[in-house]
Amino acid sequence: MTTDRRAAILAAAADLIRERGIATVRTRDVTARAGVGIGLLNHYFRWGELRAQAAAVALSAEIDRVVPDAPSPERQLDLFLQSAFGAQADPLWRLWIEITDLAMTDPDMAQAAREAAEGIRDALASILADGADRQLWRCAAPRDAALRILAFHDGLVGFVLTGLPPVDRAEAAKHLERFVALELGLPVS
Amino acid sequence: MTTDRRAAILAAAADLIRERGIATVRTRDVTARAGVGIGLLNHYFRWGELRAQAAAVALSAEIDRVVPDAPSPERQLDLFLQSAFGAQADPLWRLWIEITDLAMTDPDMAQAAREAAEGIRDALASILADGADRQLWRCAAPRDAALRILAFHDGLVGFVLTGLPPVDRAEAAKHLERFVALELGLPVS
DNA sequence: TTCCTTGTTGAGCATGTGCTCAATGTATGC
DNA sequence: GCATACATTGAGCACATGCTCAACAAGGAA
Repeated sequence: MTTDRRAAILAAAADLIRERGIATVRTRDVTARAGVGIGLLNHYFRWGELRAQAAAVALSAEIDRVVPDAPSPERQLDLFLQSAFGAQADPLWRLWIEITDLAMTDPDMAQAAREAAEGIRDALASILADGADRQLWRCAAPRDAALRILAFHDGLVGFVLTGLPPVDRAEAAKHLERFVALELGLPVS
Repeated sequence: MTTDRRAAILAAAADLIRERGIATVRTRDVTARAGVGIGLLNHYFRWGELRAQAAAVALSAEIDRVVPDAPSPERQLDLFLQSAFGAQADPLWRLWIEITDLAMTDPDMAQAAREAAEGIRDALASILADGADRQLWRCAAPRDAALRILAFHDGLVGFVLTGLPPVDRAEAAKHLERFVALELGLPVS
């Protein structure tokens, strides 16, 4: 019983964050969703810690939803490029922007974000290394290349989501494809 | 007299935002700094509007401080690349991140940010076009190139400032230099 | 049954913050 | 000097929100 309600609170917080982002979710919203009293949330958590944990859960769920596993590195890279600027990926990147922003002042959030950031970078680096091994492309320093690709993507995604400056999704996708092609020594269209 | 106090309030808000960022500045902080009563701020402004205007003023001041004018496009590009990841530019980019983040939900901030974003892009595009005219480098589509360079820079700056993932400033600067060299058909070091 | 432990509740507290509005000050025209 | 209009003040309001704590419930041991 004891872990039931605790887990329910964490799950409710993660659900709400996926639906509405982090900023607008209150403790009362979470307890209402979880069907428990206000006091129980504060019995099991401090709000800052719960929020950070729930954001990590929500982010992980969004990543799973947007970037499903694929058999080959080629296919994985394709999936990444295709989903990079699709509207269905917006919640993921909005959440990521919110998390990194909060991480600048919130140590709990910073901790939760650090693992996710390393995970994403490692995942892409591993795809790049894998493809290089199989001679699908060239990539001497996969971790550096992954960092550059993610930086370029993050910058463009910020532009697309904020409209500062306004950038078309298709245009952004083409910029990224070209960037990746140059990184990997693939023919540029 | 009337515009004196109004301007003093706006200036005080901009100063505080430059010192402490947007999120922690309160109406009471601003009136205390400006040496006026709380009521006067609300007489002249709504807080949301004042905050957006003050953020725009602060951003403009930061840009002037970090990226001074230079005579030639070569020199201007050099200055941009040198200051791109220097610690002295941190307040500028922190402010920019905060502004774009708020712009996602705050229409006033979005308006203020739009002009700044266009201005920055135009400024860089103009440098790129200028240099291409003088045969210093090649750049067929200056506005597109400026967008890509700024996107890559924004992404890297986010990594450097948040540490998600952790990136060395010098490393980031090298990544950007190399990218710009590729964009402009300059020899890569 | 009685008692104790553990889980649970939610009214209320403490704090923070944008904004109001009646009161007061100050300048200007007559 | 007087009156009118405008500038200015700040105590206090209205609301939001994380968290406390006295009270209650439920299950098991004696």
